[in-house]
Amino acid sequence: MTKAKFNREEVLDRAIELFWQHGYSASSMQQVVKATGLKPGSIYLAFESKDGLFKEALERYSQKGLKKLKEEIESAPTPSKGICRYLESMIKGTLKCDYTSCFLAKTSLELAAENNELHSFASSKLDEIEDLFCHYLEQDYGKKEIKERATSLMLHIFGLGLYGYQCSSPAKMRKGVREGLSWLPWD
Amino acid sequence: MTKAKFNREEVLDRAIELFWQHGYSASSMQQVVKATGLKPGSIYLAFESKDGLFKEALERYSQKGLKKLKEEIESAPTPSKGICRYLESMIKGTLKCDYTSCFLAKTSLELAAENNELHSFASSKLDEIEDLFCHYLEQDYGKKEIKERATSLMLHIFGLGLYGYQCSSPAKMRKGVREGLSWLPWD
DNA sequence: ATTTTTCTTGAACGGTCATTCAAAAAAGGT
DNA sequence: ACCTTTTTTGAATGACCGTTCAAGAAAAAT
Repeated sequence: MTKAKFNREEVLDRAIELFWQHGYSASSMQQVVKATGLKPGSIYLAFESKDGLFKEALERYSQKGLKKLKEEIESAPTPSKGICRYLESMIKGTLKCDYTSCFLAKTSLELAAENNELHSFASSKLDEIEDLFCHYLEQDYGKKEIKERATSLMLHIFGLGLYGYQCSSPAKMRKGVREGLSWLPWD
Repeated sequence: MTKAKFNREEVLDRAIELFWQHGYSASSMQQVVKATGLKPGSIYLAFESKDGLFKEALERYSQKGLKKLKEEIESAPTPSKGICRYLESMIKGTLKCDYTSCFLAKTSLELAAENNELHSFASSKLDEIEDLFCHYLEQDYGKKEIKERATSLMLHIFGLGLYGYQCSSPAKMRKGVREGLSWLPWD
């Protein structure tokens, strides 16, 4: 009674959840086995190693994340209003689960000293996000100011991820974010 | 030829370095043994457990950090100018070592899902820093605006810790920070 | 229907993890 | 000088780590 070939994306989503929550080092392959229902052999055949699985989880997370960001911005009246909405949903999101921050950012921080492929991969994906912000800001602001504003946006997003663990008051975070990003069209 | 009673503070400084660099999970007690030169038994007699050692390392780090912050601010012409200097030294510091961020912030993020004593300890110390900012800002700004500005400061400090791994250009970070904290008396 | 290939199984591998402990050495009290 | 307490030593503990693999089941090819 063997199971049919498993659903790769479902498995990756479980892995994302586990790795995001506990980080790379504190997540064991035995926890992966439990969380996915797969046996070790199957995992290793499909993903080669813990690093392989982790990298593919990062990949899927960043793809989904970038897609969501693009959709949110492009469905808004203007790019900058879309960014406001995106930030607002980040603030609201800190209440719901206990592993906010961005999976990419958390990984980048955890593995910074290791300086391996996983770290540089997470880093490069974060750079992509900043580039994307630059691209969208170009539509609403002058060319001279967008670079530092994109950097400022990234600082706030990183900060929010960390601060969200600290502070359980969305209202407080909202005020802090609007203080620093006062050039955005908040309503 | 046995060594005399070891220097507790020196040992803690080595532990801070190790834990800060690699995080809680990725630092093994065997690495602590190597880094400190002590034998397992001595460490366990003095600190009880890995958690005990980690907590005392956090404690020492936060004491030193708060002291440095206070000194920097109080030696400046005004508190807000002291904060500028502090931020500038953070920005410069990201170049020097590969484990910037704040040890407290990194720990808080890593152990957020565990929700144990170590996490809440790191969290409470971070809250202390925000309170300290409030206290100093009161001397330079109106009561109405200081709370969100202190929050904004924390967001930037957290953001800097993460962004420092990403970005190797202090000039870029400086611009981003000044964009978000434009109310500070930058020169 | 039979062979070949692909996937699943779960026990087992050597290594490293945090921690312990009896024995030896040093320090402190008298 | 002697005895008591404290500290150091380093090998050993069982548990868990990431990973492997021979055996068996399912799917695909013939």
